[in-house]
Amino acid sequence: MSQAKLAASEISDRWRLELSERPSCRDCTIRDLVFCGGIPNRHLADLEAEHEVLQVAEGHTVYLEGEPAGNVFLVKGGVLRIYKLLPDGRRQITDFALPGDWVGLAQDNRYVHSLQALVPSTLCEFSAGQMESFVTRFPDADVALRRQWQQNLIAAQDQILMLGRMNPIEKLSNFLVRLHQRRERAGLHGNPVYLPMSRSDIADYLGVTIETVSRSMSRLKANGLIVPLDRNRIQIADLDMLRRQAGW
Amino acid sequence: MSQAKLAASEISDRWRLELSERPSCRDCTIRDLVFCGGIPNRHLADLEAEHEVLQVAEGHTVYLEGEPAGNVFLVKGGVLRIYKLLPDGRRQITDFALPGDWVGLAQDNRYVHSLQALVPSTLCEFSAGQMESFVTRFPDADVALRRQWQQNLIAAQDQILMLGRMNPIEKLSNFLVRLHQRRERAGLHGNPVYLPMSRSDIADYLGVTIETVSRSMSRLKANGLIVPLDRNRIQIADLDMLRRQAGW
DNA sequence: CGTCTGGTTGATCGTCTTCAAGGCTCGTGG
DNA sequence: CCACGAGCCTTGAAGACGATCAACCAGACG
Repeated sequence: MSQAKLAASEISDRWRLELSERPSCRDCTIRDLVFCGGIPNRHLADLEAEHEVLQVAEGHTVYLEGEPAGNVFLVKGGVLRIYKLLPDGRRQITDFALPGDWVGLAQDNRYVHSLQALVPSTLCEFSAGQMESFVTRFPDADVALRRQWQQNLIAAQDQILMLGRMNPIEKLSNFLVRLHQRRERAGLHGNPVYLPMSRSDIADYLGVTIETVSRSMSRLKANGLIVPLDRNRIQIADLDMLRRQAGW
Repeated sequence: MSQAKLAASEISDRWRLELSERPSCRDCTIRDLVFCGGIPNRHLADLEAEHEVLQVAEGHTVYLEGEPAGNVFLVKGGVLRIYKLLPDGRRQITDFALPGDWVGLAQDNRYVHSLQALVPSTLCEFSAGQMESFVTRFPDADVALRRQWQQNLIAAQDQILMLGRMNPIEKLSNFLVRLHQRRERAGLHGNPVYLPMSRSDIADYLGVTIETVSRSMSRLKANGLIVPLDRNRIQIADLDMLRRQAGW
C-alpha cells in the first residue's frame, strides 16, 4: 500500500491513491472546469501518470503557511479552508476551496497560507515541475490556468470590498449569495445553500465574531430573506433582496 | 499630434505619445521588473510597435468598473488608485498601482474595478490580443506575467487578513511597512516613506474613516514609531516595532 | 439520562464612527 | 506683503455598533 510511504502520524488521515485505485481523468467530473480540459484526450495517460491523487480526512491540514512549498493542488472533491493566522492566533479565512479550485500559492518557496480539510477531500497533486511542463506542452492548459488565477484575484478583490466596507448583515448576505452562485456555476442548484462550514469558519471568513454571525443570521430570518432548514442548509427566500443587501 | 484622435473632453488630461515621442523600451527603467524583461532585445521593435503609451493627468479616470474592457496597462510611472464602489457610494481602494504593476483586470469583458491617477502617470497600453500574442511568442514573458498575477493574489490575501482581523493601529502599521518594503524592492530607499495619497485614500484602503487614520497616525507618532516630516513623507523611527504591530 | 459541542440570545463594554470645531497650508487677489 | 478662503488634516465629544462576557438551548453520543 502507498500508505507505507507516509509518516506514521499521517497514516490515519492522509494517503495517496495508487494509479490502479484511481478513476480515469477521462471520467473526472470537474475536468471541463479546469486546466485539464485543455489537455487533449490522447494525452490523458500523461496527465494521469504525472500527478498524485491525495485523499485527506476531515480536519487534516494539507499544509501550513510558511512550510516549504513545491506542490500545487487541484481540488477534486470536498471542501477546505484557506486561512492565515496572526501571531496571537487571530485567524482570517481567505477562501473556501471547492471542487475545481487551485490551491498551493507560494512565495520564495513557502506556502503563503494554510490549507485544512473541512470535510473528507480529494486533491490532485502536481509538482511545480509537472505544472511547468504541462503549460508549456499544452497552450490551452496555460490559458485555462491563467484565467483561473485571474478569477481568484477578482474574487479576492470582492472580498476586500466586503471586509473593508460592509456591515455584518451585508457581509453575510454577500457570503450566502456568493455560495449560491458558485454552486449554480458548477452546475448544481444553489438553493438551498449548503454550508459545510461551522459558524466559527463563517465568522473568520467575514471578519466578525461567531455571535455576530448568529445574530445576523437570525435577523435575515426574521426579515424573511432566508429560512434555515438545519445547521448546514439555508433556503434563500428572497434572492433579489439578499443580492441588493450584498451590494449588487 | 495624436491628441487630435481623442475626444474633446479627454484632450486636457489624457493623451497618447507618438512612437517618435517615446523613449525606447531598451531604456525603460522598469523593464527588468516586468514581463518585458522576458522579451529578447532583438524583438524590442515588435514590443515598441505593439503597444501605446498613455499619459494621464492627476485625477484622470483611466477606466471605470463595468466599462467594456479590452486593454491591459502596465504602469510605467506615477501612482494610481484601484478601487471599487458600493451602490451608495462607499469606496474601497483595493490597491495602489505603482510602476511595474499591471492593471486592467476584467471579467466577461468588463473591468472589475476603477482606475484613477493620483498623480500624473504614464501607462503602457496593450490590447488583449497583443498580450496573447506576446505570451505565446515569448515563453519568458508568459512566466513573468503569471508570476505577476500570483504576486497580486498574494498581496490581496495579505490585505484580506489586514482588513478582517486588524485594528486601526495595526492596519496603519501594516500599510506603512508594506509601502516601505515595496519601495525597497523597487531599488529605492524606503525611508522616509513617501505617501502620495490623501488621508481619505488611506482610509478607504484600510477600511476605516479619515479621523481614525489621523488618530492612529498621531498615536504612532506619540509612541515614537514614526516621525511625520510633512503631509506626504513619514520617517520610520522604529521599523522593528512597526513590523511587529503589522503582524510580522 | 447526562455530558459535550456548537449555536443562539441577552447584557454590558469598548472601540470606531459620527458630528462638530478648529488648525495648518497654500493659492489667489487686494 | 498680507488677508482671505478653500481644502485637507487634526482633535474633541457624543453616539452606535459590534465585541465580549455569560447564560441558555438543541442535538449528538456515550
